[in-house]
Amino acid sequence: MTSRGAAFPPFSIRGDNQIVGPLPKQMKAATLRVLPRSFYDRDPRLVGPGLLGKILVRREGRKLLTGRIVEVEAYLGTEDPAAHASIGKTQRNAVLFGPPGLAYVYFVYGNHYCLNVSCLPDGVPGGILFRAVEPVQGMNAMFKLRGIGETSDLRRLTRGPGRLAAAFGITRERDNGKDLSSARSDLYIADDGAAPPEVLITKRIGIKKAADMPLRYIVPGNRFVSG
DNA sequence: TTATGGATTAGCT
DNA sequence: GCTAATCCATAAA
Repeated sequence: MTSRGAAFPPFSIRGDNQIVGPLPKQMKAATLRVLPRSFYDRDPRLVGPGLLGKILVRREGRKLLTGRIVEVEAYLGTEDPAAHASIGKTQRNAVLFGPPGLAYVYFVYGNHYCLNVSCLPDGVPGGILFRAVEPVQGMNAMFKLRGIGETSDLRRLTRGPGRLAAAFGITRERDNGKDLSSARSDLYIADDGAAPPEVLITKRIGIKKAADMPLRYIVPGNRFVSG
């Protein structure tokens, strides 16, 4: 699974995380089902594990960039000091307080964007941070967006929230507030029918406040999980 | 108005 | 393993 080049997309990834393929083009399109808004209208602690194994999709003109979600973190409301929502509604974090299923994109450390999806009903804050996906389709385009050579370790493409966002061309200007539950968006999340993976819950990483809360959800053993 | 630090990453040692 | 880079939202003054 380290070899690339000849075996470039389309790929498919089985439930046991083995890459197989290529698959017929129609098959991929036909099996993708966009997750509805109701999927996100729940506590992030339920949405988070439910998102593992689902597919993040970016439409770039005719191209499709896709990746299987393997690592996310839940961020709650006022009871979660690490959450951006804990300080109350501001211009920056307003999407977290809005309807479920919308993209919350913020800029950190002067360099990187991070993608979240809002959870819970309108008026109740909460969200899920996407920390890593396993690339499925459009890897060559992702390498371009990341600005790294295609000979680089595949894991550098989408492992970590900043890398993931860059690989999918995600910015606050372009994507903040976008509806991730609509196939009409150029950014959405879908179910390709793969069996739900095993879920491991750990402490969140990269934060100082509330660092002990077990709100990180990962596919154990997956090479693209960070940390 | 100024200061602080962050839901990170790349590049060294 | 360690640290510089880099900018913006928020806190402090």
